Amino acid sequence: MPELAEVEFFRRRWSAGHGAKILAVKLHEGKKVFRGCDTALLKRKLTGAKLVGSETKAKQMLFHFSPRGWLGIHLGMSGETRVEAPDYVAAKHDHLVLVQKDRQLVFNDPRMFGAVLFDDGQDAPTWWTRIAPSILSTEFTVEAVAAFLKRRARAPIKAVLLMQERFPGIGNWMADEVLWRAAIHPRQLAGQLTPAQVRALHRECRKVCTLALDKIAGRGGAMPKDLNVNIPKSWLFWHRWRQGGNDPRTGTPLAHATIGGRTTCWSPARQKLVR
DNA sequence: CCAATTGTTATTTA
DNA sequence: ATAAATAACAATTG
Repeated sequence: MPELAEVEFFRRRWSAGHGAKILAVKLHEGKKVFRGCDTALLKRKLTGAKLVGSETKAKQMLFHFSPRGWLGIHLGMSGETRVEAPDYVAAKHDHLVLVQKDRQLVFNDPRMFGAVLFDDGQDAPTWWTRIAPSILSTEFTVEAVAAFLKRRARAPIKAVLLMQERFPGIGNWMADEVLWRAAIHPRQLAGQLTPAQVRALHRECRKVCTLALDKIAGRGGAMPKDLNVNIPKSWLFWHRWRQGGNDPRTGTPLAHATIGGRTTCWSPARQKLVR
């Protein structure tokens, strides 16, 4: 499920536990989500530590502990975080639980495409610092996008938008939302975009990220009750999932196909192949 | 039983 | 050798 703004939503859930000590750590040893993680070290260092802060980058979350400890969580396809009462009993797919006095912080992931990482160094670990700079940072320029599209010239633009090294945080539905807003056909080859299309793509990437963070994660305001309750009906988001949906702007039928290996939805009336 | 799933990575193909 | 396409991962739901 989780892309950029959803990841921020799930990070914010756990911020209920900021400033509180971890009394115990419960985890499902040997499960796939702990590949590449020293679970013994995680347990030893986090037990008795205090959760002091957290942040998100792309599709990843980082939780910082005092006196030491960096906990990284990637939600994969089906992961989520929850806050449960102190007497909650962990369920089947609750792979990591941080027990605090007044609550339990739960990481749940049925499909286990997600990942948990831990590092106890002084500085943030490289698996965190090497994540590409945000689409909303000053480093995400039209020139950088144009150069990247040139290097991926023979791939459909839909596939290119899913590449995290240049479009960190963009996932399947956000990619479709960006292309729909920019009026670009998902099958158009990256090297075939006109300069105007590249500018539109850059602009809509930033716009969709900004709007999604506001609507989904409630950035700068109150935390939404649920993930999608504030997403406007005018977005492609609400119309893309089922066959038979219509473009909310034109009322014309939407099309579906597998592009770049992923289910893709677009509006043929507005998104046409150029050249 | 069959097909689908908002992600990533290893492997295969071109 | 490089880049694009595909398979694989695991579990559940319709």
